[in-house]
Amino acid sequence: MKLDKSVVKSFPMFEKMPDGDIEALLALAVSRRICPGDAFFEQGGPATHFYLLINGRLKVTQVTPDGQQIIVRVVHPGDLFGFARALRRADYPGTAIAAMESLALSWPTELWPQFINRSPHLAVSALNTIGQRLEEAHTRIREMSTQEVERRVAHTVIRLSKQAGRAEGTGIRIDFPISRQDIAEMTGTTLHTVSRILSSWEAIGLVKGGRQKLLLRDPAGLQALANALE
Amino acid sequence: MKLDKSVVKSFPMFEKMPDGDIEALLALAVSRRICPGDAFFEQGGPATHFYLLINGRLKVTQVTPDGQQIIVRVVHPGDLFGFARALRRADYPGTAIAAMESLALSWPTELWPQFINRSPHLAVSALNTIGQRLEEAHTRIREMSTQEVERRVAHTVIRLSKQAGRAEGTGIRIDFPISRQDIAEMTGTTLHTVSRILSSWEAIGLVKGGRQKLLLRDPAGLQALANALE
DNA sequence: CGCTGTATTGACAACGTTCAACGGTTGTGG
DNA sequence: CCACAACCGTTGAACGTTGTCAATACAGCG
Repeated sequence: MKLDKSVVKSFPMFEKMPDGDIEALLALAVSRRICPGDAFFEQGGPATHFYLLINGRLKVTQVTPDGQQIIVRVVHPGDLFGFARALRRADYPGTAIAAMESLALSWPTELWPQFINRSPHLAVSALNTIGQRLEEAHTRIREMSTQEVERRVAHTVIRLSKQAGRAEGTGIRIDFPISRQDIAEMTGTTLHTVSRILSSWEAIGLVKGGRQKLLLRDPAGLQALANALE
Repeated sequence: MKLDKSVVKSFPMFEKMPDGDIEALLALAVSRRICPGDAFFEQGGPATHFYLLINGRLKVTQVTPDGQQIIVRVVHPGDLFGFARALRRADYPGTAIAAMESLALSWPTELWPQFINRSPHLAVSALNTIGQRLEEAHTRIREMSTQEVERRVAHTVIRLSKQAGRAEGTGIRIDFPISRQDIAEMTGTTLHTVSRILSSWEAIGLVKGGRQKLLLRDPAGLQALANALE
């Protein structure tokens, strides 16, 4: 667990927490490692634990009654996940699937009150986190209501590059495996349309594609495309 | 203020609060009455106050940089509004416009901590409220991603009937003025399409329209339409 | 009584989905 | 090590839902 402590302390949410408190929290945590394609929890399952992602990358998905799937959000290292329901109901609203090998700490849901009482700052952080997610959801609703698919894809890709980008040459590499299908499920379209759009971007040098890979060669150009007012 | 006390106490969020605490809160509140079309606050304005709607009905809107508008949500009596940002930033994320004459209580943002400390139950309620909104937002994203316009409109209308419905004969009347444009902005489509859909529903006896009015003649039929699995 | 905002409706275009076929890559098991 | 299956991606063509453009009608209000 010693390794974890310094990692956890590097996350913004915990950086102002005294070492002693962090150790106390870690003492109660169970770490869990997951292979790509496996899930930390499944939609509709009992919400027994909440988690903190240490490393890796997760996709949180929901399926509709008729079997269609959407990606609700992507979880990055340092994010809490599976806790929205700690506040309300007994089951998970979505499924958390690992996009790559991932490691997370988990706590039983019953410890949530203790978790936020441990530090006022942490309580505020948790509130801010959920407020931020609400804002992100509204942004997505706004985009889906008003923008055509190509701009939505541009926004989504840029957002990913900011959250999970790694500099590579003059461009930015999306630093985890992501398929056209995934992007489609994030933007509310089909993998066919995404494929066509990325192909056309590649033709004019904006991006460089690949199997489950994406490199932004011209972030500024993409940004211009995303902001284009008509 | 005596009138307000019993009204406030009738809201679920306050029903378990001791009378003394409610009086203390009300003593700090300023009531504000607004005419249809006016706003309690505007998008981007400094978040100086948070509010509790006593009666009336509000539409919270956001406008995109290029001038398009969407309705983020509808505020009903008993709802807190304008407080999401009390937790995060200094400006309002949207504009709260009165759909009809409305009365709200307001408190300065600085009083928010005192407000939730007044009662643990209230703090939990506030958290649940914001969690619920996040869930609603995800529902909307899921619908916009996977469903065609007609089913989205059906879902939206049914939701409105549950939140703001009044029995009228065998049907349910939407109990505040709502235009086709409003419904369009809630579902991510155009008023033209909404008008066409409502006209076709009226032709088969599902609803009865009118200027800024809507009556559900056959809620069960609409529900069936909304649930239709292809 | 005219003005403004709301609603209806038709014609048309288009964006994006659906259907279909194919090519390439990865990983697995013989 | 190779063959094969499974998955991911690409592309073409046709269709359809829905947005856009446009004209008209109607209600409320000053």
